[in-house]
Amino acid sequence: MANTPTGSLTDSQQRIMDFINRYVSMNDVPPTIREIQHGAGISSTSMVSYHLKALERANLLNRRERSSRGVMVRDPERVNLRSVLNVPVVGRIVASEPVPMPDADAMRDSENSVQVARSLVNGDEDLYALEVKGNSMIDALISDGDIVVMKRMTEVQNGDLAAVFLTDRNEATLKRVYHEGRRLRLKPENPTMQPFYVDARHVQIQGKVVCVLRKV
Amino acid sequence: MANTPTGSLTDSQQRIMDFINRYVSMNDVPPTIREIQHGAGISSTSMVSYHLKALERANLLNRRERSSRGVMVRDPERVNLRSVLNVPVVGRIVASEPVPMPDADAMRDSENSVQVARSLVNGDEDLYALEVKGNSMIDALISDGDIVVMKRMTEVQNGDLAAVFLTDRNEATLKRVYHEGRRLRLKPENPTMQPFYVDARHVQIQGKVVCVLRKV
DNA sequence: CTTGACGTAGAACACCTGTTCGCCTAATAT
DNA sequence: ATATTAGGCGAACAGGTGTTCTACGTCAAG
Repeated sequence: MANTPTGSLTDSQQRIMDFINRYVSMNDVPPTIREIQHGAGISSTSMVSYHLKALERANLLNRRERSSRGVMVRDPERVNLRSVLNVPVVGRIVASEPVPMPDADAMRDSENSVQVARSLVNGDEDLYALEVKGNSMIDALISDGDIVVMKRMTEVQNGDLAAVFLTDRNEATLKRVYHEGRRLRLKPENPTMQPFYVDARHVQIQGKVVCVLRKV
Repeated sequence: MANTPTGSLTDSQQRIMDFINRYVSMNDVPPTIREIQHGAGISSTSMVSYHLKALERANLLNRRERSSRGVMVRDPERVNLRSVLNVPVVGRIVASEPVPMPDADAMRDSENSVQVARSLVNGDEDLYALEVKGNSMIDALISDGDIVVMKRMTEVQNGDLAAVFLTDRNEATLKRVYHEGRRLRLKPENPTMQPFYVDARHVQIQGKVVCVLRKV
């Protein structure tokens, strides 16, 4: 066998990884299959494809299928360095409807997204955004056109500002949530308004508000 | 002519640049010609090629000829830096005081600044930010702790949301401003509240609100 | 009007590119 | 000994991809 395992990588796989890293650092774009073939000294494109699949299984690479230059080294540090997050706007908040949740399609849609400075959303990753329509969120100090950046979660801690859907009223709102036994206290952001109480069974937590953006 | 020059870029060229930047920030690789075509709403690949040549001449792009995904924004570092603006937080809004204006010292101070995605503040450059203390801005739908990003200016257009200082009351607030003869109509952002009128001589416009950020 | 520079549009071309298929070799397991 | 698995190879295919060519339209200057 011609393999010299490094970790669990064969010799060819190691050469491919090295070449991709070298290529990316020189060219800022990933190489094509045939560039890998020649650069890493692989005999055929099918062999490159073969090794790439193995490296993908080993979680060392990400690939965009059927896309040129679709191989990317998995480099979480680099992603972390990125200063701007693209947050998909997956829908709208309307008081009489549940808050939309992100799905795969919406995530892929590059048209509707807001860019948020990473420093605004400390480390949170899986975010989505909602556009507020109308003035039904006025007691959350949120007006028509505002963008609410949310983190998907079904449970929140005391004092979190969350999107809650009140099943008995068929209404979604943004409130600060406090657990009080079997009830929840929902407190409007507007301090001039009074909190009210609901049975925990009639409430669905749909996400936590991470930040609010208002373009003027 | 369908062009609306922005700087020295035509409308199409601007859309292409925006799309490429968006695409790169989301996908880590540059788009193909046809992805640009559809993403930027260009009618044909030849048109994309045509515009790309122009953008290359304008030194905004680098291209690898005859190579897939061979278009790269010039000086990625700079573009990367520019995707986030550092806006200095120069002070606080307190209803009983004039809104602070940025000075050289404050601008140098890198400690107190917020990062704002450039796409949030379309092109504006000389911005400063204020932190809202207390709930005096409740009628502007702004609560304690919010960050208001401002653009310094002394005159605003009808409907702009501006920081105004009422000299006769010795009070600063954020209101939408409408010129009505010698008076100004000041309209709270909260639609449930009534506008009121002041003599233009008793008002100092201190800046225009560009966006509002609320970390939760 | 003519001309020339610019912008637009569609199609075609030639090459690039990821993928797959069939066949091979060698080592290991049954 | 046979089957199985992993690694390897070349060729071909289908669609992606950058490029170029032709034709058309607009507008301002000569």
